[in-house]
Amino acid sequence: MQQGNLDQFQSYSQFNSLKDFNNSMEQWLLHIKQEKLLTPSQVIAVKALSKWCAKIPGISNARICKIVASTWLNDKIGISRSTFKRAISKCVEFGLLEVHNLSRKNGSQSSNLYVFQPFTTIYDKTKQNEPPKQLNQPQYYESNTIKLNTNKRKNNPETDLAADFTSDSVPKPFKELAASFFNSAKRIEGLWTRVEIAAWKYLCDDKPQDKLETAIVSLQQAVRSLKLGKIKLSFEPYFYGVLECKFNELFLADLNNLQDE
DNA sequence: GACGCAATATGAGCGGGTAG
DNA sequence: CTACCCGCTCATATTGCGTC
Repeated sequence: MQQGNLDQFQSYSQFNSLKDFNNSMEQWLLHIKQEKLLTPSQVIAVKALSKWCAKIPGISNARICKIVASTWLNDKIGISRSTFKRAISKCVEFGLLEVHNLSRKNGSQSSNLYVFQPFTTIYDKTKQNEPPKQLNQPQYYESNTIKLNTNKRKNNPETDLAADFTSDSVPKPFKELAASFFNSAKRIEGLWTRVEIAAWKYLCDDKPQDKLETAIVSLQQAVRSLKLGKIKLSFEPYFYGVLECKFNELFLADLNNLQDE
């Protein structure tokens, strides 16, 4: 494949829109965090690369040095080229990315073309009947009927514990509130993981009290929307959207406070 | 808690190639 | 010649784990 204008790679995009791509990335990051697929530095690499995919969703042919340099400018936590390359290799292994080597007109190697894959692709490839964490698979709710306590895996109770068995890593106030709506330890832990990702994204990870309060308010708001029938697809992405909004407000407020000082 | 060891992650630097 | 791209290797730093 030859180097050229980015527009010529439009057909490689697996996403309909930037929003679609961003949603997929959130789910990939969640999956990566849960399965510990990448180190913190490697996550920075993936996030840095994803920022170079704005023109065509999920497609980037940015040069490695530019991407690496951006991690020092924007995130203040820079990574090296070697780390970036190792991160990309891992991502190719578990299916997040496809990499195509681009060549110049004379055949010599040029930069790479990075093609992000939708989150569900990995499960299609492994032909699993029931993916363990198919997060962006729409979970349709019957209109105005909240089936929050439905146990879909009655045949395997050992893998689907009740809310009482939620891990201690989930703060008690959040666990108790979530348990009144979701009788599933796995689901509550999944919700809290989303809180951690959103908090991390908006630099609120080191403020446990703010994180907890924001999580509780967001959960209340999302459940309210669910009961009012505003959520047509799945609850988790909606909850994450509320979290992002709340943490963003908090982040902007902190920013204003810093400017005032 | 302190220590030692092994595994893993990381960054720097090298060489091969082309463009200007 | 300089600047830039890539892949690759290797020394060092960090992390995890077992033992005392």
